[in-house]
Amino acid sequence: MRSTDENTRTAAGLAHVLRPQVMRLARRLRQMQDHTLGLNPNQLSAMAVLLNSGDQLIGDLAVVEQVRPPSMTRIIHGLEMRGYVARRSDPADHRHCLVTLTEAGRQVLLANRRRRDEWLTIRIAKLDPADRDVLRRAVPVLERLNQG
Amino acid sequence: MRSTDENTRTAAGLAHVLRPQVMRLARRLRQMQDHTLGLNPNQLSAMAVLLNSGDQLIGDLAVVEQVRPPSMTRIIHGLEMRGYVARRSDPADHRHCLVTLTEAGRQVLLANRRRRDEWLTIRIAKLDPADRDVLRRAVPVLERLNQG
DNA sequence: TATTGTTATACTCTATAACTATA
DNA sequence: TATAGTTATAGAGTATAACAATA
Repeated sequence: MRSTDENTRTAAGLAHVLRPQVMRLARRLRQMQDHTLGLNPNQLSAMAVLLNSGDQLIGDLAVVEQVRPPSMTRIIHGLEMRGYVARRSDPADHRHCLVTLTEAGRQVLLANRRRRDEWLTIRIAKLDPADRDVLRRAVPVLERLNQG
Repeated sequence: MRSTDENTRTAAGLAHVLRPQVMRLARRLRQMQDHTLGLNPNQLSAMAVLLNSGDQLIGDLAVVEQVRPPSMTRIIHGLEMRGYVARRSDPADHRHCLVTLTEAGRQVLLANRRRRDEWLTIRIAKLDPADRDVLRRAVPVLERLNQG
């Protein structure tokens, strides 16, 4: 049996054909987020955490982003220089360094998301209505897949 | 309107909710491919091109992988040291350097894919049959989305 | 004494420019 | 003279180890 004829009745067969399509779409979406401004992927990703989950400690950001604390110090320093984040010492514990997304940072991030959404919107608009309906129902399934 | 209440009847609304789910799933699939052996993402990606499209010139690999020729020289050199690719001069034009995936390289790549498929298989198996059916029908739609 | 974050230093990976060889 | 690939060198970016500040 050729891989393109994979039996998608089984979870394994479905995984095998779903994975490359998801990876490929994600790769193309990722390609356009980078190089937008002088921001690298890690900086954009750290900003996304701040937007989604609110203010964070340097150490917590490092854990979430899977980098070491010194690297996160550098990432945040670059964002601070551009005015996209602000830092303040935690009044309750001055060892902690709280990082906040500024309004300018929020705007940059939202503009970036809009750009990627627009690219995907154009492609989705070219699909048949039936195909769009399939994607529409796939969203909550992917959500459950990501949570599980 | 809150973003979670996005109107998915429109292509834009659908793009907005589909994108983060695709990105998130891809990120988790990517996380496990790296650090598998001593291979970095670019090396694995170059090997995948060789597996999918057959022997390639250094220059063509550089174009496809969007790196500069000197970088591809390095990437291929690392793979050659491990015995995962072989190089030979093109008999018709000795300036060209043809790169071939070895059997060992092919095995490493297939094992890597299996590993990622297994991770996804476990998650898919936990879904309801109805959810799996939605995903099954989403695969060809994603395929069309990637082609368009 | 333990913890948070920073600085110092080394390593990895990439790109540009200069070079070798082939055509 | 032009082209494919390599070597030399510099520039980002990360990690480990050592350090400063705070608890």
